[in-house]
Amino acid sequence: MKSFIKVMKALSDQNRVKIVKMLQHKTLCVCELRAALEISQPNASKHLKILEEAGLVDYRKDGLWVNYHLAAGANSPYVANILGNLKYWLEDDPEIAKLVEKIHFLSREELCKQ
Amino acid sequence: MKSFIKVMKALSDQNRVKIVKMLQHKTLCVCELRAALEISQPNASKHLKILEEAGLVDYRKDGLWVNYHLAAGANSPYVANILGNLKYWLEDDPEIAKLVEKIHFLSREELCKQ
DNA sequence: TTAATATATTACTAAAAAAGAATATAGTGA
DNA sequence: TCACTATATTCTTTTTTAGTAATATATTAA
Repeated sequence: MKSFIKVMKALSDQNRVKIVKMLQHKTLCVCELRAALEISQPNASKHLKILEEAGLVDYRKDGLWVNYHLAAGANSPYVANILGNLKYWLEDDPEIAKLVEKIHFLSREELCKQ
Repeated sequence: MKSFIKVMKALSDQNRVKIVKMLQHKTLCVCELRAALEISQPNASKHLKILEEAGLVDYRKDGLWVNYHLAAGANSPYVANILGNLKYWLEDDPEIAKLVEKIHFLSREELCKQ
């Protein structure tokens, strides 16, 4: 039950749901997510950690950058199922639509000068 | 997004997940749920309200008793889907198995003398 | 109408989670 | 090695949520 609740908790926050929805479209680094959501860098890092610990996202390091992407959910039926459904869910949410629009114009080079 | 997060939040608590799993097997009144979970009556009522507001459960009054049952989820794709999956999820959780066992021996008449 | 009882609500306390500020870590290039 | 920078972590404050105690509501039966 613990791992199920971890997934539910991870998806109980607007910013984290938004992160998942953005990662459906594109692998993104912390500073891109931070910029899109207009939140602080530590805050973004913390949300990503919660998502990662729930098994919803994973990352790959590339030099200084850490690129986050959706997890496959291979070892959690909850994750696999819910990530699968989230491809269709919330597609018509205006806030999310706006964000998804936004990420296509983000340029890491411009954004990531803290 | 709000209604999605409401569902996630409602399922972010052990007692509420247990309630859902019990209601899969049987319609139950507040005092039966209270007794099975070994929590206070107001506490049980509050959890039920959160589940109800998320659209996960519904109730029917029968005299003094209020019988709770799983919702159909007709007006929420999240609810319909997750309740559907929860029929299979967490079936092998020992705590839940024990509770499900328990509810078949609960007798409302015995339990509901506060 | 009064007593009894199942449930709901309110007010309060305690615990958990989110956010911010400051600092640490780890790659990179000079 | 040293400065630079993207990210992570820690510490603290604020907000939210869970739990408890007391009380209110509503239904039934006498």
